[in-house]
Amino acid sequence: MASVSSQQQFRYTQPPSKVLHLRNLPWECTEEELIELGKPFGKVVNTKCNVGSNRNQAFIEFTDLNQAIAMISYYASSSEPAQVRGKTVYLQYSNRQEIVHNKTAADVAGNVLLVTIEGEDAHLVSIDVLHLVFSAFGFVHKITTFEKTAGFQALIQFSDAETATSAKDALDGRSIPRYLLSEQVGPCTLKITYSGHTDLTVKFQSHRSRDYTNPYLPVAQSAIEGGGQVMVGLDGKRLEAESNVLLASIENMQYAVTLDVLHTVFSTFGPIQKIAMFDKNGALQALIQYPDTQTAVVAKEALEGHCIYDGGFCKLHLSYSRHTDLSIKVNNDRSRDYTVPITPVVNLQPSILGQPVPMVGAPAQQYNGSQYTPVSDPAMTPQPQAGWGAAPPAVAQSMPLQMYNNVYMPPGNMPPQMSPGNMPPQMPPGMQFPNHSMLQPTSTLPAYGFDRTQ
DNA sequence: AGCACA
Repeated sequence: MASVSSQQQFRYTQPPSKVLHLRNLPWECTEEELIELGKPFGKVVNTKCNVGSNRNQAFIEFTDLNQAIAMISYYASSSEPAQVRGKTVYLQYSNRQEIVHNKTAADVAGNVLLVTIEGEDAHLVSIDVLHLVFSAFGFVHKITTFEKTAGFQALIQFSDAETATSAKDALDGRSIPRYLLSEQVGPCTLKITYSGHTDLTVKFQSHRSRDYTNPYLPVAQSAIEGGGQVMVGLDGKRLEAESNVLLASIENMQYAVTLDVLHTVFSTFGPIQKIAMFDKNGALQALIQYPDTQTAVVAKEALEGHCIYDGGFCKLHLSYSRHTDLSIKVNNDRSRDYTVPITPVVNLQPSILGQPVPMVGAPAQQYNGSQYTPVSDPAMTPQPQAGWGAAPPAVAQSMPLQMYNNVYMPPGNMPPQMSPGNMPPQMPPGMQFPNHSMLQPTSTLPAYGFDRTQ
């Protein structure tokens, strides 16, 4: 009968062994703490910690049996129980005679983490939320997600094992902060081990996989329109599929919006690779291509709904384009490829346009974030409003990165309680952000607030 | 709080 063998297994006295089984240990008890505990009784030659589904069990092995017996008998009659970090630890002889280290992929530190998301609604955790959470520790190269018997899992690829380890140490066993999840999603706890993988294969940007190193990767249809999983943003609202290319439509266009004006405005957030302008239903639209999605995301969030000129003129509406790389056939006053160092400029006569054309043929490399290209003769064209027009400043120079840092990269080895000093992102002077801006939650965003369940 | 690849 099963009850007999379990009786056997759990009977109070195990046959002596130089290996002791410890349980009820505090979370992530270290090897050092186990050695300390055994020291008074003998030499601990081997340990194995974080054992069991709750990772709160361990084994210690003494050089010889007498030392193990000494420890067991001491605590059997002691009024003070064995303790680690003030927590009572229960000891007994192990049913094995030696510790065997079964080093699996999960134990050997690597740059890819296997993350199991536990909870009723684990599958509702979006890849974007995972990206945000793990980006706190360093650049996340790729993420793949999948459903296994273990539940909803993700593989998160970092540059190196050190970064992966810092993320694992900080997040393992913690829950995704409530404010990153939409209301109806229950608690989601992360259980993290190393994966044996070193480089994930991501064929498409989709709702289940992302490659953040390759903005040119095609976007799977599933990522754009309800591919089963709704992508949920920080505010719990639906997210569009992000892209490195923004589609801008310009409303109330009282003043001419030129290629250069757009270049100036959008350059604030990072180098621009290409711009293409065209008319759609009588309104002006433009596609603006950044080298990466992150920059486009920052630009979109910062500029959406804002006007290029004071007085509500030339209001920008931004969305993500399905394009990842624009094909610019010719450089003219409506389209330009800034990545090609020298290209003939067709149909573009500065005298005709009535303004200097400073960025013509300028290679993208010239962008350094501080170069501001003034827009022309104030008599002819109204100046873009203060926020964008006035020589942006050191603030703007570092802004895109700065903002990025604030959103995704809290200080390196973050302690759970984090530095309270994270400031909200700095904006160029004069710029006002609407309430719905995703940038706003930034100050409270980074990984503090993770709760340890149990 | 109960024995180590889930």
